Amino acid sequence: MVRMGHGAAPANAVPRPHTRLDADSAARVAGTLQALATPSRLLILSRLREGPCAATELAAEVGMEQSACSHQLRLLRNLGLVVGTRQGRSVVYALYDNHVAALLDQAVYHIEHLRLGLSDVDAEDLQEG
Amino acid sequence: MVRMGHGAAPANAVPRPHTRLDADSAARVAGTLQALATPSRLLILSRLREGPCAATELAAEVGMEQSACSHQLRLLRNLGLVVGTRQGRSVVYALYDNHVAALLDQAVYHIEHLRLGLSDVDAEDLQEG
DNA sequence: CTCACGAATGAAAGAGCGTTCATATGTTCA
DNA sequence: TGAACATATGAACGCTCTTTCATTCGTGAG
Repeated sequence: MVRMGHGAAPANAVPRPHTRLDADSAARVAGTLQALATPSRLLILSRLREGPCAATELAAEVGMEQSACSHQLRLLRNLGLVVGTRQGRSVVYALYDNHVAALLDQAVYHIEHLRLGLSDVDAEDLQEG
Repeated sequence: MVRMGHGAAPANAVPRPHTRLDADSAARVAGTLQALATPSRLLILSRLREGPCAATELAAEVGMEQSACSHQLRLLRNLGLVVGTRQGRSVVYALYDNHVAALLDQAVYHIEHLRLGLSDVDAEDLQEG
C-alpha cells in the first residue's frame, strides 16, 4: 500500500445526530459532493477504491482520455479526495483516506436502495394520491 | 407524521464490501448525488431532515424564492428523495425515507472530517513530496 | 544532450444547471 | 362565483462545468 492519508477514521462510524446546515456549511458540503456527482469522477474514485493506480492506466481503465482524466484528478486532489505520488515517470493516485472510501460506499449503498422504490417515473405519481 | 416512504431501512447499516462501478451505475449514482451537490438543495434537505415542512415556509427558512424552491423540490421529488403531500392549500414536504437522512448525515459527517485535513490549499502541497 | 514517455496545463467549445420573471393550476373561504 | 392564498410550471438568461485539442513540463534512457 502506498499511503492512504491520515487514515484515522473508523469508516463506518455513525454520524452525529445532525444539525441543520447553515449556508456556509451547505456550500462547503455541496462543493465536495459535486466531486461525486459526475460519472467520470465517480468511476475514477470507484477504481481507486480498489487500490492505487497510475494516471495513464487509470484513464484507460475508466475509459477516458488522459487529459480529461488529469483534469478531474486535479479537481479531486484540490478537494482532498485523492493524493498523487510521483513514482518514476508516473504518478500513482490513491484515495486520500477512509472517509472517502466510506462516503463512496455509503452513497452507492443508499442510492441503490433508494432506486429500488422507483423506476424512472416522473414521480408525479409518488405523491400518495 | 405524514408519510415517510417505505421506511424499511436500517439507516446506519454498513454498506457492502464494494464493487467497482460500471458506467451505468456510475451514471445513476451521479445523477442522484447531484441532488446533494448544490447548496440550495442541501439546505432544503437539511431542513427537511428535522421534520416535514410546507413549501412556502420551507422556502422562507432556507432563504430562497418560492419559485426556485419549488423547482428544486420538483427535482428532489423526481429523484425520489422527498415526498409532498397536499394538506389544505399547502403541500407538506418530507424526506422520502431513512436512506435519504442517512445519506445526508454521512455526507456531512465525512466531508466535515475531510476538511479537517485541509484548508483551501491548492492541494499541490498535499502530494507528500 | 536528445529522445521518448507520462502527466499537467491552458484555452475554447458545448452542454447542463439554477435562478428569475411571469403565469397557470389548485384550494379555501366569503 | 370571485378573491386571496399556496404551489407548480414554462421560458430564458447567465453561469459553471466537462470535455477536447494542442502544448508544456518533468522524468528516465540511450
